[in-house]
Amino acid sequence: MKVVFLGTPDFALTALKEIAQRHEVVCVYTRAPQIAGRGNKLTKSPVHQWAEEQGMPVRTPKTLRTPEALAEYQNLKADIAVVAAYGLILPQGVIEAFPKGCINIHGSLLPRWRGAAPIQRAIEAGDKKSGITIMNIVPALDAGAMLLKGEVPITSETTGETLHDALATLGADLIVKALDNIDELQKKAEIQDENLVTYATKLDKAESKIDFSMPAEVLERKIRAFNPYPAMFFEYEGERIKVMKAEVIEQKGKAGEILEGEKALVIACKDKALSFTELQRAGKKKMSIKDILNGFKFTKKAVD
RNA sequence: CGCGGGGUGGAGCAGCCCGGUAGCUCGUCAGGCUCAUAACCUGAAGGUCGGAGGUUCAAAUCCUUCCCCCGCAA
Repeated sequence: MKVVFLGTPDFALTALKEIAQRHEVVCVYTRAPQIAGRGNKLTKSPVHQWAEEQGMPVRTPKTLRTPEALAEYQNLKADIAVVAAYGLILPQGVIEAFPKGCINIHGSLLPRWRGAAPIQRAIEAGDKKSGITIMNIVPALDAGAMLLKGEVPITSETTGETLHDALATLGADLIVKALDNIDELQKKAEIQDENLVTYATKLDKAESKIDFSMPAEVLERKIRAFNPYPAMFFEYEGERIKVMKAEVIEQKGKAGEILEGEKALVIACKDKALSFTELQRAGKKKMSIKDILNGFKFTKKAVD
């Protein structure tokens, strides 16, 4: 089939690579290069970079709402469009441009977790499973009929990173299956049950500062969910320390109090306490608590 | 030229401002002790101090330049 692919980050790239092996990708749409990173350099998206290396045509319109952009799009004469974390709202004209429609790879088991950060929110909420839903794009946010689903378990070891990677792989797998059986799947597309809808609001930096007055279990889930990005952190002596991994332990103290800072790092939360096992100090790499404590002790009584 | 931290035996750090025979915590190896421990004792191996120039009697330490890693902001 002739496929138009619209996507931006690594999550989308994993799918694009798989699709490109079996179908003709006639054009790739991705977010325009952004000023990003240290040095504020203009940076192309992962999808952009790879597609260009493969010699695929790449387009980076700032919007698809202009008549010119829309016309260019519709002139592609593809069979179907695949969207994966593209980052732009698609107008009706784009959704309906091709005969076999416009389908999306979403990182949750819809209708649970519609929205921007389904992967992290599922872990944060303590869900026991997550997954991928392949669905039709409709104007309303992630509300289209569902074509295909796949599940991935969430364990006590699952982090934002591991789940992201697992879902990216599963998404690539399912989108290929969906393309293979698109006509059949469309016939039995399943409408989402509006009663079960939840929304995964986008990640906000403000929520990544650890509030030790919250229960330890909640914080532990947030830490896993936000690892590696945006990463939960606390401040010690004015220094920002990211927390990549922690364990809940049965110790009590005043919220934010450092119960142990030399042989381990244990900080009291609302009820129990967190024992931190992997941290990243500002300017340093991620390190196990053991490595950090070899050259640095937490001698203060509390975090800032 | 967005702001900033850092590259020192296998790991994490100190030393650098005020040049002068490389230190701490841990790991490793050998031996000892113990019912046992994130335990202890004894000994050992292991470093061109990121690279290249320069200043100096002497550079991890001062100067120039290059490479690499990371935090913030976007």
